[in-house]
Amino acid sequence: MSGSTLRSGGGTAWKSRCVDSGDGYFTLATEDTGTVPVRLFLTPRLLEDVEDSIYPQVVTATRFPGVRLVVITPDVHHGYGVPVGCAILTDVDAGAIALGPVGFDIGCGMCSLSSAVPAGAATPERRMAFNRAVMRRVRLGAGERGVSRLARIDRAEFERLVRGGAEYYTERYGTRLDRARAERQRIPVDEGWQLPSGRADRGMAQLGSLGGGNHFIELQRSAQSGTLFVQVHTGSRGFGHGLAEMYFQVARAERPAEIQSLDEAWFAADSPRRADYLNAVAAAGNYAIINRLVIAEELAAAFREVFTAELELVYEISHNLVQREWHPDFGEVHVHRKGATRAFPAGHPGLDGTQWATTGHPVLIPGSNRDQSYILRPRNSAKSAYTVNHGAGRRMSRTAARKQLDQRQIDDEYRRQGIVVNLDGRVPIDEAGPAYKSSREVVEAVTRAGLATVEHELWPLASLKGTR
DNA sequence: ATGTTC
Repeated sequence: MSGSTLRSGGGTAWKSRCVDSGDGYFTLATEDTGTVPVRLFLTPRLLEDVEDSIYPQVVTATRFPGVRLVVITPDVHHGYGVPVGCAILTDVDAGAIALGPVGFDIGCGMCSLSSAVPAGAATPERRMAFNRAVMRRVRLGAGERGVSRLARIDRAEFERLVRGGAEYYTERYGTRLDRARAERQRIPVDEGWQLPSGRADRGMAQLGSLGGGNHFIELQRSAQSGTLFVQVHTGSRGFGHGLAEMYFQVARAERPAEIQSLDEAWFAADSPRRADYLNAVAAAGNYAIINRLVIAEELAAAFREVFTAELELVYEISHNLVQREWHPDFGEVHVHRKGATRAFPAGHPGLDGTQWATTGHPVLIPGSNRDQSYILRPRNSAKSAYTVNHGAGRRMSRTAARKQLDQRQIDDEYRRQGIVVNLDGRVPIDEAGPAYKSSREVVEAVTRAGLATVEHELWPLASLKGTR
């Protein structure tokens, strides 16, 4: 990794090296990427629009030891070390486990719920009432704590939760939700791995809280069924962040000359700490899944209060994890997904014994809070390493959005469209629609490549986001 | 993403 200089880095020259495969993606092979195949699932227009600064990040993605394939998703944008919107496959025996390609928010992901309520029931008054009912039950914003009973558990119970995952949570707390619709029932954590002391406290207090940034809750209308859906985007809060920080320090201590920041950090196959980090990812992944289920339960209660009807779980899935999977070209590999969603089609061994074995599992793709979100079904997704995008992707940095977008104009636009934002109608400006790419254009890149088909287009009716 | 620059 160290001393890796880019012989053709900088500028737009790299784009002319991208070769259309004719199968929905470009391949990129340069002196910098070496022998590692790189596939970019972009339309020509998305390729033209993408920031040049992702090129050195794609190169970084190819340079961890034992990388077999790098996949770039159509929502790609500049990230921490490697792009947000990529999958990196590494050899399970000889390959690295990298930290940047998982990110700080380990286990971050989506949960979608559906109802049989016709969307006409969501009058402007009820959209606001839904936001109010949710805000009594779920705290929004960085640093906020949970208000559900799960936020008042003791240390021993917290440890049982992060080891036992959705399975333990459901057995112990008896949620009405069908936990079989979570991507992972329990990500195994080795008995011998100790939960680092001092890393649990924040996580304990924050269970059931949403967080800030691009995390959100949304009431939606399905264009296909005409009924109301609710969607949540959240992760492992301070718990996963604390573990990511801690294991970055561990990785840096092993290779101080090479590793200065989390985006450069990785564990070699022979590092005794590689397994420790994988256990931390498992614990934070379990936490994030439980957090989404706890919030989903609160959303169902809020929905019941406002619409006197039930919400059912559609699916729950992460887009920031490293997991061991089977891939036809490589066998068993570690798949790092950073802002990228797993997409197993019918027949994948990872779905054996689940209700998705003959259909593939649903894939949850949020758009901005002005644009449609999607529920997709994986089809011919082996060529993208069973990976699709995780959202629309940013097209403006937060700083650029704050500088270029007019608060009043944005708020007026949402109001005209009937999208109720928080309680005051003030759209967090760096999260506003224009700061994101078109979700339709990004999803078209996925469907044209044959990776998945569209099952639901979900249009925002009410949006909740932390303001700090 | 984040006790939002330990």
